Amino acid sequence: MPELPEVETVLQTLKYQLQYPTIESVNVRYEPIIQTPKVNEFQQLLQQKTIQDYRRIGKYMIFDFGSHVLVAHMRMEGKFYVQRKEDPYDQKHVHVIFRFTDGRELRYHDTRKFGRMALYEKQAEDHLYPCFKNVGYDALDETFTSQMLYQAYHQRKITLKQALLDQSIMAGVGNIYADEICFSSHLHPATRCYKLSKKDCENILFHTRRILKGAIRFGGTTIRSYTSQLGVDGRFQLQLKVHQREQEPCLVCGTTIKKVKLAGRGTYICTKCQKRK
DNA sequence: CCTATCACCTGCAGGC
DNA sequence: TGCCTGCAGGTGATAG
Repeated sequence: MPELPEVETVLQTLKYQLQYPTIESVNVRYEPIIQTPKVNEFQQLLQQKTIQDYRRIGKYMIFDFGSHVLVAHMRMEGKFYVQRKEDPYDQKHVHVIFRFTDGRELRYHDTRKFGRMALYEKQAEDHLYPCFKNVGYDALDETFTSQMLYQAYHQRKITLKQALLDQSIMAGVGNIYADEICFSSHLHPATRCYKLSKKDCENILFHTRRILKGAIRFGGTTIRSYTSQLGVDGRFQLQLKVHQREQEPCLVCGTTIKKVKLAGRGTYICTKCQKRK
């Protein structure tokens, strides 16, 4: 479920809720979630470690323990819950439990079991961790420019939709925001990347950041009303202009929004506002 | 290198 | 009601 803004919101919320707790023990109930190291070692290494920082790259969360970092990805349906150790939990869908010395627990919930976690020895640079081998610049990283986006796009023949979903070019955009970015940029998602001008790339990056930052601000406001009962999944109702609006009128021109399949994913388009190049 | 397809899992909606 | 199919806000492995 979560894309960059949801991941950012979850991180901010966890930081606000948890602060900087020390792990007493880790309980892994579904082992394939842990990619590396072996589950025993994962549990051993985390004992007595204290969370010192929260950050992310794209949709990957990074919990910094000083000597090690835990990188987590919620994939489609992962959620984190902060609860007291005596609180009951969903036995079927809670797969990893981090118990802290203050009696609270961070519980990872994931119905589809797609999420993954990896623990690495701390490196000087986050991009050195193996899980980031195919992950490019974070979409909100200001050192990433529209020139660089153009460089990455201009000789590729994949569609714009595919390119936006390709985390190795720019990380953080998923299926929902990809559609919204195409709509705001007045570009048809099936446009081949090599047809995009430098100006198009400028627009794409501008709208990417505008939309992602807007969603983060929106998500940030939900933190206030957050309670551990709800779980921290960063989900909130956004004003989406095309995504999930099949058969509804375009908010700009009134044309009926169409749904097609592109890059194997449901894709929503206003064919009047979004012309193919 | 590039692109397409499948696999990983579970739950839910819609058709019959 | 029950069964089947397709679909879901993601990514990595594999095959051409």
